Amino acid sequence: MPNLEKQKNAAGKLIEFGMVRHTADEIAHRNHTDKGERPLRFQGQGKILLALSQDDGLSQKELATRLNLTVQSTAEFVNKLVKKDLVTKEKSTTDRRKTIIRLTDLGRTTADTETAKVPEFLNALTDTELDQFTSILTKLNASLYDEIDTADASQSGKVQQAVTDWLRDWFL
Amino acid sequence: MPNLEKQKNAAGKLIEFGMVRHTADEIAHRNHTDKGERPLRFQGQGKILLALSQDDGLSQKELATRLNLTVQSTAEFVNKLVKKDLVTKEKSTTDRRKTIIRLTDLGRTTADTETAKVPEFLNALTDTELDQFTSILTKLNASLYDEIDTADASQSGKVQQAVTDWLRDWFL
DNA sequence: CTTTTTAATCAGGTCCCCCTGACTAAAATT
DNA sequence: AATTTTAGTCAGGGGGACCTGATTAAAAAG
Repeated sequence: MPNLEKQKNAAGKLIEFGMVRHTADEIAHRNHTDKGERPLRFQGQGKILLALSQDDGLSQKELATRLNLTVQSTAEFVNKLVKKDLVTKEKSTTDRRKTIIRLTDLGRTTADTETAKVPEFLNALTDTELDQFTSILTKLNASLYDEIDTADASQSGKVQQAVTDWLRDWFL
Repeated sequence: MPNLEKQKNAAGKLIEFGMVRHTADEIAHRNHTDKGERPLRFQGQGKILLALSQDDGLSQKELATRLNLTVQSTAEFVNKLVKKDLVTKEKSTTDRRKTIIRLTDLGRTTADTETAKVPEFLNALTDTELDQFTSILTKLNASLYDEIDTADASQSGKVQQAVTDWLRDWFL
């Protein structure tokens, strides 16, 4: 049975980390007011970008299924991304009902820099701490995957598979 | 100079942590479909709640200034919170232009449980790991505070003060 | 060669975050 | 007393994440 006090401390720091990181992001975005430069996280348009950068050239339907979205929502997000020149739409030649979505160069770059960037604050850690941090996060992630599978056994492992796939490139 | 490989590993795990945590939250919310039960993070209405739980009885103007919002946005969020019975509005007796915003009991509870809950996934860590995690996060937070102060020297230390104040209760 | 299924689209809606502009009521100044 | 500043309000708008319902075009099946 882990020490409750220690858990509480860690939890507090984690919350703090979330808050401070959020405000840091906010300030960073306030400064270089690059017009369209938005966060794009793991929702909506961002989700689509992520999925494509892991598996380009999907149809809208496939995207929708994979991301647990309705086709209409998917269409909306895709259209918004097209307007921003991050993806392209083209009719499939083999099945002309389908619309194939592909990342543009800009889209790929965006998706990559969105995630595949070592945050500066990691410079504050020594090698030993980095190792500790990595191993701790590995444990936490495993625990979360468990939680997800327990809550939604229907697609057990699917989430983990998706995330792992997506992260694979990034580690090479 | 820290090992780049190790940094990259840690960064990857951190990103993964973010993603998995997000989907875990999503699923958790999907399950108990308690109607009004929304996330309420560090934006909009959530921000207001946080600010109040740290310093109750502020005027709308003070809230707006403190949170870097326009008074109109602030009014909007406050009104929404009033509808949810999380805060109350009352005219100040000393200056009848001012509207004082106060947390209701429900509001305080909500603000607290919003943050002050030890996430289950921390159970996956041993005492030693918890200590390591805490000390690493402390370092990361410090680094982020630095980043914020550098980028926005105007209000140097203000963010940290606010966050620290807010977290104080939670640690006792 | 008709049904039926499938991939998309349009229309319209809900709720969230956040802003500008115009206007009122109450203090503070002059 | 007249003016200006201050705290709020209303109206309206832009974007974002999602959804349901109705309809069309193309492929698959009967």
